[in-house]
Amino acid sequence: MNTLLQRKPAHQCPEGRPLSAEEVCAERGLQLSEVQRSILEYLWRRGQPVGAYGLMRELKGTLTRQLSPPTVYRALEFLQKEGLVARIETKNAFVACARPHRNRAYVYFICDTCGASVEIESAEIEAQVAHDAAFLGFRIGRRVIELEGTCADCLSREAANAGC
Amino acid sequence: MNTLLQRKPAHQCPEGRPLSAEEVCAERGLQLSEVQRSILEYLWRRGQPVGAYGLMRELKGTLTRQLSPPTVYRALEFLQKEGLVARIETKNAFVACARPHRNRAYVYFICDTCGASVEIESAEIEAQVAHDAAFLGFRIGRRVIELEGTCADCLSREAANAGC
DNA sequence: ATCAAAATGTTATAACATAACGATCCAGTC
DNA sequence: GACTGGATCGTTATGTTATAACATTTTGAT
Ligand SMILES: [Zn+2]
Ligand SMILES: [Zn+2]
Ligand SMILES: [Zn+2]
Ligand SMILES: [Zn+2]
Repeated sequence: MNTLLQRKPAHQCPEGRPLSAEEVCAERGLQLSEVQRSILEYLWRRGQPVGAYGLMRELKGTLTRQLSPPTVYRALEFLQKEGLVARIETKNAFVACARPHRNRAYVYFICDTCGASVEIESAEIEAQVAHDAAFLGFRIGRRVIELEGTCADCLSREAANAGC
Repeated sequence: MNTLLQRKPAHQCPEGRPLSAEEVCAERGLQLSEVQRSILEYLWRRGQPVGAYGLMRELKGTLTRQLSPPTVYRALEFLQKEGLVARIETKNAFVACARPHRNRAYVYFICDTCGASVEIESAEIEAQVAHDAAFLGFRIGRRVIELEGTCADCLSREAANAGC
């Protein structure tokens, strides 16, 4: 059996209850700005990768601020540093992390059909990557592991349609 | 011990001898155009990820053609389809594959310091990824596995400088 | 109140990528 | 040789993502 620490969509905590920004701040002695908080909460609600310009469009109305590109990227940079948001390289987009974390081998499964994204932490993959790196004498910094494909929901929907 | 099918920089074959475009074409019944061939050969010589606009700049002089962005991206698309070139998502760049291939779990180690890139094929990582995907009921399409860090050469250079 | 650090505003631009449509090249066939 | 279909390329324009540079405002501590 595998070490899947996170088996739910990335915007939910393990018990299935969405975290609030306030809870996270309390836990970590963190004070989010309005922009940072609204981006984080939007990504939690959304549950799938969203581009920086998509965030701008979505949040433009709901915010007193103007939300120019530099502002969005700065807030995202902060949230990434705190381990609250991850960048999905294959989509040039950003997703809320399943839980605050840092510098581990998180693996993202991203559905080509519905866009959903699931974050897992796989000790086995991490160990194997470390092993291969050691063989090469390579010191690993950031790990990007993204698997594109079709999620279970979309697969069963596919199967249902094919059966008709 | 690990299954590292490729232990040399990505622009060399395992025996350390760079392939020529002609050899690849002969092997695969493939006819490369001038643009396709010159891009592939440049990436072989270079041995590290290069962006599309970098390719344009580098090849502008050496070519009778104009080499506009669409032309470069079309050639890169072709080379990727043939498994001769891989896109490095973390760099928005392209690198010659260690060998022609398709749809396997290739892993890229990319040095933040010198930009060098090494492609390996790790059966263990592939198996583990497949295992985790099966657990989620996820059907995998493209796999993107990119590890950023410091290569062995740059590490020893670092150590040498620190020793002074 | 004063100050320093953090966050944001603003303008402009860099860097990456594709849409759309016409022209050309080239291998195989008549 | 002329024809033809498919691949490649030219060209123009535009879309998308990301950052540089510098001014200003907000925030929280002293
Ligand atoms: Zn298991
Ligand atoms: Zn799906
Ligand atoms: Zn070889
Ligand atoms: Zn290096």
